[in-house]
Amino acid sequence: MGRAPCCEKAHTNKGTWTKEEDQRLISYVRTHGEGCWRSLPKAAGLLRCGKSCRLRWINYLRPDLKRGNFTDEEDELIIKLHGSLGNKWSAIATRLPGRTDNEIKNHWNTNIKRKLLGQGLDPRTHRPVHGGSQSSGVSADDDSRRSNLDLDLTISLPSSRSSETICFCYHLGIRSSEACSCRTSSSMRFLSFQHTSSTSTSP
DNA sequence: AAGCCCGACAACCGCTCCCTA
DNA sequence: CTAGGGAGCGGTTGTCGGGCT
Repeated sequence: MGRAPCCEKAHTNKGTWTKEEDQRLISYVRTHGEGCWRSLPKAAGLLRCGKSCRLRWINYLRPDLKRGNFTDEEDELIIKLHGSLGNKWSAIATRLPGRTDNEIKNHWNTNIKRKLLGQGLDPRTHRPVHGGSQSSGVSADDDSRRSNLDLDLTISLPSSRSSETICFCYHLGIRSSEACSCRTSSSMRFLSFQHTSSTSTSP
């Protein structure tokens, strides 16, 4: 038993937005503000799904959007943020004013990924693609797991001051998440979170 | 000129999160 | 405490335009 669909698909348009639809959406949001996306299409006279309206507004129609190519500085920042946040596109987007998560995601998949691969770096782990495992005789699976472990170790606890802990969840902006075990923290649990976090991004 | 290929980007889909009753 | 629903997120697909053969 699934949940009810977000909109009545039989009576909604799909595909590329027309200028008229854009205008309707813009003028509605200008007068009523963002929010209540589910009821917006009907109120604005649009034959669109609420989710589609929200996406169109956020990714394309918002007045504060910065259109155009990404600068090298932005690329650098995205790579840096992706290194610490992973595929949290919305979190990355909050650090790049005028850019949307969708835009950044597309840019990552089409440009930056290739750029990193060209530099011999794994876009997922930001580590060299050939880590020298060929001669070790271990399986690719083992190597992949070990590479995740390596990644965890790079952000592990400070070696000193046993009673103090640095909460990465706080730094990553997910402190309220259940994944953050600081409330019950022992160092083992903390590390456990890091491990599952990194392995869950594996394909 | 026509057809094909590929990159870029817009949009959709399904899932999760989070708030509220 | 729990269930339901809206909003948000990330992965994936679709479409379009430009370059190449």
